[in-house]
Amino acid sequence: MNAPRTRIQAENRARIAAAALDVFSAEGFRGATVDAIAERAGMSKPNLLYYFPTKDAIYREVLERLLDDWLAPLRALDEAGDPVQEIAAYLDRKIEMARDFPAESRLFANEMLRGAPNMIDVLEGDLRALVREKAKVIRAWSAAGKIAKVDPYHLIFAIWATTQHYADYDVQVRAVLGDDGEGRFHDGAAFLRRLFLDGLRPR
Amino acid sequence: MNAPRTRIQAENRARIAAAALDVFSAEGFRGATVDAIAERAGMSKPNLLYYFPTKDAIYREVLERLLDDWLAPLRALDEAGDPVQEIAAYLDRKIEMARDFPAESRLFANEMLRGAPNMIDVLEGDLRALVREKAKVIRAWSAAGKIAKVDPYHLIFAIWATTQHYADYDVQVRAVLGDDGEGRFHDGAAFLRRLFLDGLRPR
Amino acid sequence: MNAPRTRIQAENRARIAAAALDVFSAEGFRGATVDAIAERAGMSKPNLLYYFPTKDAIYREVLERLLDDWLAPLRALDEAGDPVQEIAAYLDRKIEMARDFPAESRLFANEMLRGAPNMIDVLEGDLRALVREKAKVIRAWSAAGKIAKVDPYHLIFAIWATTQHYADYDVQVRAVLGDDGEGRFHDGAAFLRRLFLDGLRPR
Amino acid sequence: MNAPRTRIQAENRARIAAAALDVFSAEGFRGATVDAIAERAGMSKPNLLYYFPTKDAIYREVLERLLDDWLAPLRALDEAGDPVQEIAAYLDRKIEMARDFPAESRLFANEMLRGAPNMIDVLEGDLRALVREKAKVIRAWSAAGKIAKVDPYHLIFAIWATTQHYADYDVQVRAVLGDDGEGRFHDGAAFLRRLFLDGLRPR
DNA sequence: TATGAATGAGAATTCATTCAT
DNA sequence: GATGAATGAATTCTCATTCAT
Repeated sequence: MNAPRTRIQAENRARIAAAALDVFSAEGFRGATVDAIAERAGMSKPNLLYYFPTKDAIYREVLERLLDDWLAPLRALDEAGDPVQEIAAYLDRKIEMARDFPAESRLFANEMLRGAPNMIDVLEGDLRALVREKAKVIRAWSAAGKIAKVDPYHLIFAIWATTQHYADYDVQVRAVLGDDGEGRFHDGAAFLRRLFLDGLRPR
Repeated sequence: MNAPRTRIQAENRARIAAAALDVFSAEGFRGATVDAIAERAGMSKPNLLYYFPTKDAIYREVLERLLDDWLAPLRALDEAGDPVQEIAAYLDRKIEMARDFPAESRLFANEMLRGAPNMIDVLEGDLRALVREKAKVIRAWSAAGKIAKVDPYHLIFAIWATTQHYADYDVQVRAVLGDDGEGRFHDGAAFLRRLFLDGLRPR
Repeated sequence: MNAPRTRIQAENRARIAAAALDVFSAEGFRGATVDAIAERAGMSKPNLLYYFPTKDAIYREVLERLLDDWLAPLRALDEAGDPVQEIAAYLDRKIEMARDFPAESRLFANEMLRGAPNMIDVLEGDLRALVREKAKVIRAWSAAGKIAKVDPYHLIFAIWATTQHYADYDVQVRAVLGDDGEGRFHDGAAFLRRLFLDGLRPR
Repeated sequence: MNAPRTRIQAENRARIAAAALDVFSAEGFRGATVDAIAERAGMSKPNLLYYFPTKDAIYREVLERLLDDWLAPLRALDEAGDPVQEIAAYLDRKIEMARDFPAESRLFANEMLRGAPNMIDVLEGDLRALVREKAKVIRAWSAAGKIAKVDPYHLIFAIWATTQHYADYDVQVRAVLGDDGEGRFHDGAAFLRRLFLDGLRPR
């Protein structure tokens, strides 16, 4: 059933994946129950297991669906663009994702915290290759004097960390700020642009 | 038994808390089993439950023990110090914690991802108050022209995010860099100092 | 549907019964799954259940188809023949069945081990009558001095037991002999002829 | 827990094994449920699983306990004894076991029918070696003219088959004979002694 | 006839917690 | 304090059977 044959199959698999994303990201892998996923997907548990043979298979499907969208912002970093603009745009896109797709971010964080048992191959494969490629771009920008000479790997980590924080630590952010509607994303984005471009030292 | 009467009680409670920290941070709350904690603590399950009545109680104890150390670096931010030095030092202390106490960081991250069911009071109470106090300090530094005029809350979030990333996303960091001994902490610290103080735009 | 109306029905019922025989005899009634039978029969599970309403019905059909062939060798025991020849021939036919239709033998054995819930009527009816009839034949042979005076019932049991052993305990026979191609059936037949006719005591 | 430490453990493991023997031999491995075993053992299912981690482990324990007793009659076949007496005695012991321990025999038969997934090693190891040793004894008896020259392996198979038949096919034996109290074991033993020693051909 | 989809009733484990000593 | 023994409440997964087309 890896390749859904019918429309109903495709739809139900998508419904299950969406439900599972919510449940897994909120409860972690072990905390999530097939029951909870089935209920949220609006189907019976055996029917859900008709589409995916095990809880683990559901989890892997969710990760797989996640991956492309997850890496899209980094892929979009364009060597030909203006470096400062590009980095600002990358920050913006990542903040938007934290705001619009927090479950995805939290699921990913959960997987990382557990040591990435289901993603280690991707991390050491595609992700590593992609980061290496983009690091080269950043290094070229540095060499051309378009941006400061900084370690491109740790720059990418910092962008990931600061933006995903607004999804992963949302509860803390809201507690510290006092609930503020959605202003935190806008303010965070503005701050990050400022931080990454100019730093704190007065010029 | 909240106030341990004997030395042996205090010791055993500490041993349990240490074991529980490891297990909870690696597996999440639901993924952790009392059995696993007991084994790691080197005692029988019923004996462990003699010291803490429930799994939940163990978890709360671990969080409680965590808290003081966890907030110490921010508490140490000294209004009287040189702002640039203070921020650099804060970054350094947090990176050191990520290196030396990654389990603590991951446990905290797990709790945040779940929506902080056991810490929400602290977040909205002590933590919020502490951040507000330090935000005032930062704002004063800005006003005095010692550092740029930035949103102090989001600055603190950025420091937390970037430093804790080296603990919480350790597996990803190592996968992307290729295993590198412990160099990543040193390089990360250097990068972050640079980023936070000067930003990327060439001067 | 007990009397299949069309050729396709008859064919499919036969295909199902053949597949079910294999599966039931290898796994036992409870160990067999409708899924496994359907797969081996090359049809979908609902389609299979269109031909037989329940798993139980399939099982009973298999037993029924089995029965005639199963009793044929005993039926063939001919009062008019030479007693020694007849018994030797019966042994041979049964050994041939063990070699050529081991699944049938094992299915039957399985049913006996469970207490024959689906065959008890046949056992106490047709089988008992048939055995009684043949016992009379044997007794007549004994009375005529053509064979020794032995209990005819237990003689029949012994013939069944020794011959079916080569099907039911095939794995043990092969393990003890070391795999030997098909020689075991030939050697077994020769031995049994010798045993039943002359016994072990030297003459 | 492979080596029971306490008396209670030893007792409960024995109780479970006894209950499991009954259930497995009546229902087969798949047909047996842990629930049924637990109930028959007079304990709760989780408690049973405290002593044996899985259904499979219970099954293997039962087989292991079975084995020694199961092979004892063959082991007792004494080269130094009178061959005819020895074989007669072996038949008697095996018939007694069929009468007194039918569950053991049926469990063994079930395992054989499934292809001996859990005993194949024993069959090809200890059992094969034991049979080879006893085959040598029998061959020596033949060579000395004490018994007829027959294939000793198939002789042993025949002894197993005929005697175990009274346990494994008990339901059929009783159906054919009409229920007869326990006479069938006595009559069967007498018949088998006669058959194996003298055969059917009149002298 | 045939099959994709759906489900209720199990069945094997797991696990936090309690009991008894 | 400490531990072997026991258990109720899940939780994952299986499977015979039914539904809808």
